[in-house]
Amino acid sequence: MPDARVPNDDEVRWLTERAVAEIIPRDDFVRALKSGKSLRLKMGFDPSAPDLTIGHAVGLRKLRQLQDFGHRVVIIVGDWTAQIGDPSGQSKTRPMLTAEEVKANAETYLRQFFGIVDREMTEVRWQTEWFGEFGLSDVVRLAAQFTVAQMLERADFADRFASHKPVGVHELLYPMLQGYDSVAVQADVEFGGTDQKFNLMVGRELQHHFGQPPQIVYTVPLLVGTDGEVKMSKSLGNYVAVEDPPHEMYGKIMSIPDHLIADYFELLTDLPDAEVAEIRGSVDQHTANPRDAKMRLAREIVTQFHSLTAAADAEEQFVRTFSKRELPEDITEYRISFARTADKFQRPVFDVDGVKRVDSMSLAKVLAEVGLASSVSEARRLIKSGAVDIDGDVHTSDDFALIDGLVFRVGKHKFLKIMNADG
RNA sequence: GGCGGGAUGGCAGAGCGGUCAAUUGCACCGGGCUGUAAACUCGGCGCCCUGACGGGCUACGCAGGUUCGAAUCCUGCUCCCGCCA
Repeated sequence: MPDARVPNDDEVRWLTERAVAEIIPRDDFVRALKSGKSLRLKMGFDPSAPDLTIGHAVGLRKLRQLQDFGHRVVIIVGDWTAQIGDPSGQSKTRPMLTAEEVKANAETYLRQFFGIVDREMTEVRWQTEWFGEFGLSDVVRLAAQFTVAQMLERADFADRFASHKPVGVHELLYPMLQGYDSVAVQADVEFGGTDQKFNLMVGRELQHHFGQPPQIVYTVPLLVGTDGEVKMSKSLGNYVAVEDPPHEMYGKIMSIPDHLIADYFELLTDLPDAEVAEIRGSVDQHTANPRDAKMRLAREIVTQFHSLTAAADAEEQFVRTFSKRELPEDITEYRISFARTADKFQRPVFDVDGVKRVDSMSLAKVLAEVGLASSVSEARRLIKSGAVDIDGDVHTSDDFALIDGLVFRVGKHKFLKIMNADG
């Protein structure tokens, strides 16, 4: 068993308090850190929703910090539990994934995962390794370790049960399977968000049953999404993906409500506790413009997931586009064949001083065509409400001329430069 | 196995024979004000045709039926929930 570096008191505090919700039992964890033994840090994921958000990053950053001390991460690909779907979400039935989809999803996940976690210090394991061998008797024996009452201790099950929403019997299996993973990989510590506490505790219980020392449960706070209301999640659309491009990441951070600023600093950056407290105070007491703290936060986060230059660039674009209301520097170009489009709408293409143009076009149809509106009806509404801007002028009629190099702006965020794809 | 209740737009939840593309709230989109914050305010929120007025199509679990006309009534089916066994 390789050794780990023993943290000093400050480091222990950092590892056990900053961005940590709960460590059960805490004393055991501190003792383990001080033992100098390299710990096996388990974390699992379902290969069903491959976009990692900065919400996931809270826990991953913790894993990374511990790796830097010489501890090893064991990441488990939940190819079996994915078939059940973690019941902690809504009771949506998940589509069964094919083996190929699972593999592709897992790869996508791991690529993002290793953007934060050190690959060299990580062991990747698939549930198939042990559940592939499982027979019905194994399942029965596993299930026999628990009672229905125990399972109903889980808040989610209890709530659904109480409010007469269906709870599938197979869903009760989810925590047990996840718990068994801990037995299979002999985990010393398991990581998860606070919503995982129940599942992680099940692992403890099972390990005990199988004669292993029970794992330490390490939970991190759930990051609230950009809406400031609920847990960040992809399905709710209130997320920032770790792979979001710099300017998008920057913009999304700028859109979070003020009361989240300090939390984000605390959970997603290494800014010292004292400074985080200072920011929290200044926001609460309105002693400084929260916008500035937020810009700093956005810069920090983009730097972390991209680079310092990307962050500076994103900030510049942000100020230009939103504070000054100018056009951003890099506008996505949309190449469209003028000849074909003109033909489709039965209009002639003119050539004025070498610039192609098609007159008397329906703006709504073109907006729908290039994807700036989801339908022609939607485009009509946008035009009528003054949301469409062409080359800097609000355009409220449907009639317009399609000209090579036009820049559309729809609402505040959507920009598109039209380029003629012919020739 | 028996009895009862229910399935409506992203969610919640009205509607119970025409005036329903469907009240309302939330969410969402756009305008204004801003710090792409909050609050506020105004407008929108199935698809298609139309400059507009207006028109057409598709929708209220699924399949049939009654009716001039159905989200609303009837029959069968599927699924969910509760109580009892």
